[in-house]
Amino acid sequence: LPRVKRATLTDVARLAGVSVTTASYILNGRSEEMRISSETEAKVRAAIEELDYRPNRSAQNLRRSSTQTIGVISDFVASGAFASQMLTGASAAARSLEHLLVIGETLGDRATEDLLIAEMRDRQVDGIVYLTVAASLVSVPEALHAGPTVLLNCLDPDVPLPAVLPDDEGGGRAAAKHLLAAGLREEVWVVGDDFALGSTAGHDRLRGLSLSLEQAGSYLTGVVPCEWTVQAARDALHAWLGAGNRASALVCLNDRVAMGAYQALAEASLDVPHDVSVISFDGSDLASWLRPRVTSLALPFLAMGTLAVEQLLTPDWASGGVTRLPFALDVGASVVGDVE
Amino acid sequence: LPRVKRATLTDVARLAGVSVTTASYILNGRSEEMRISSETEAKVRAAIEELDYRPNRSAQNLRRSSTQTIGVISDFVASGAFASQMLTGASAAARSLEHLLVIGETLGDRATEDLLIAEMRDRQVDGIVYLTVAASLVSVPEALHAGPTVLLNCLDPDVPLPAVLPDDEGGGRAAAKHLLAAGLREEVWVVGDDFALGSTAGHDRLRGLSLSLEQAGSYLTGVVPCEWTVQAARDALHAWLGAGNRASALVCLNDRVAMGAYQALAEASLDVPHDVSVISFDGSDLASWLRPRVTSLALPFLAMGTLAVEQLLTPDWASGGVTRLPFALDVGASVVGDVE
DNA sequence: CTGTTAGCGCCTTCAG
DNA sequence: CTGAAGGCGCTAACAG
Repeated sequence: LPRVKRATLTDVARLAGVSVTTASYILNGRSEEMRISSETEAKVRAAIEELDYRPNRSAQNLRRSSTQTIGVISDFVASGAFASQMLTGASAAARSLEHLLVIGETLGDRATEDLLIAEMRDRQVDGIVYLTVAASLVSVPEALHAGPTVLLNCLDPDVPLPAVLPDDEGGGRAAAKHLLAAGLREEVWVVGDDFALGSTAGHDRLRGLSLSLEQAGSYLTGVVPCEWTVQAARDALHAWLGAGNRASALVCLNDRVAMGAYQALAEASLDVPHDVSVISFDGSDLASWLRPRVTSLALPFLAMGTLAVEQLLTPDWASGGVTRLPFALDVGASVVGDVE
Repeated sequence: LPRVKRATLTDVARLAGVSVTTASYILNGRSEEMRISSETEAKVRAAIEELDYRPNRSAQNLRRSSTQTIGVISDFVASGAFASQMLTGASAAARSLEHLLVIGETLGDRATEDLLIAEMRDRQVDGIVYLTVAASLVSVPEALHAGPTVLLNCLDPDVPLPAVLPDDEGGGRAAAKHLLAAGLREEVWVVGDDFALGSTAGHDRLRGLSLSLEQAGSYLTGVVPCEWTVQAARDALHAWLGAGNRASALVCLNDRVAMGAYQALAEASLDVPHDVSVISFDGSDLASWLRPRVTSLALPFLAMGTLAVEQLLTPDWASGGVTRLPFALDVGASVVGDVE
């Protein structure tokens, strides 16, 4: 690689006519503490400017045995915008804390996971964010138990590491609140499975929803079970409607389910929101593309990514506990009374 | 950070009863060349195992002034699955070439861009992939002109850096071919703008399409111009249909446009593919969620990410030129005769 | 306030 | 085959 030879601290010191120590102190903002004359400092700064000097990070790393770098171990980033949003949040936080992000995608493979973690440790990353989109209940690799680690979008029941997650139960409550405010109290159905493999999101959302409904003297009428996909939701709801069932409101456990629901409702010539109100979870682009726009509880992925990194870089990172961030209500036009 | 003290090469040498030189040679696979006895080698390997030794990357970096790391500068990763797919491809390639990925998201901001590049250079990344989702025509930052750099999904008309892009024109030809094979020769319309700001994708797809049609003795009837969004496409097509226009096939410049088209067609009670065939570009999940599934030309993002990294890590990376990767035809059920 | 100096851990010539 | 030794660039005692 045609790497231009760069100036070294010694060069700077020589040009400024001072010792490396002095130059180093100034560079590290310790001139005050070391009571260095402002003229000396000016000379050094001029030399730095002149030589376009930048400290050699590899040397600093070796010396300090720490890089200004944090690692992100992620299972899947390609699929969906979820991981990407967390990455964006993490990236922004890292940058504002003067760190860079090293990423490793494991595709859910344990061996790859271990390999990447070792590789990152070798490079002396200052900490690792363990990020998951496929499952919220995980078993964190041994190698991560000790080091600074923050779990992102997942939880290990057996290891007390700090974790940042969405507040699914609160999201469920928020959905209930929005429906109740619209006067929807009867025939409220959920579409989607109670819980997916290794995930608690559905369960928690459902609980928040039904508890809130009950507190308001109402109740959840039932669940149309299906996988959280467009196709499955459409088929399930199609069959359900075909059996003569009707609802006043459908709570879809994610936006793809909502899309499937829209398809089934359209086939049955049921109008949203006139005949049926629909509310959903995710707040993805998809929700805004459907007609009418789906009212959806947006996952706080960006903020989660940010918080995870901030937590990780805190001196007492280990004491973080579990943080659940609130969903944001993204009002569309799919619930009776919604004003977009 | 509670970093466990790790064994050093000196420790290994001592435990094995050899010199560090010997140990180093063995570690770097030069035992053959240095004619080291297999017993010695075995002893050293045992010691490495025993101490769970791993070389200190920071020290190696300092010594070799190169890290096994490549940087990715990206404008937007959060929005859409596009950047993520390229990242996944890049990540896999990097890993198989024993490298790690450092990412920096610029949000399109020039200052951030320069900052991140400097930061990466300081860390002595072995090269940088400059990745864009917002525009395919860019002006690459000065700092990247020299170093090993590969452009991903973009092109700088003024700088002869290697670049990896989708073959939009070929995609257009492929779309034409699929339509012609289905017997669709008349009233073929494009939906979407000819070209978006700083992007050549639309233009190239359009050209490939119309050239291929003409070669087959047919022709492109017209274009319904609109932004590449669901809403804009729906509105534009709604108006167009309202004016009494009809098409036998609609070529949508991306999947969101196809979704908008579906909405407008449904409102006009036009059936896909019975009344109108639809073919589109992207091959995103969205295409598979629509009913009927949209036949779409899938962008080769994964392969692009992979190739970019491979190119970057080639000794003669600079001689790469412009590589355009082919779209893959993802057959749905939206063109007459499609068998899913 | 400033200079001297000793490493951080690894690689690699140069004599054995 | 092996040992001693220098140095990558930077930091932080430790003397002045």
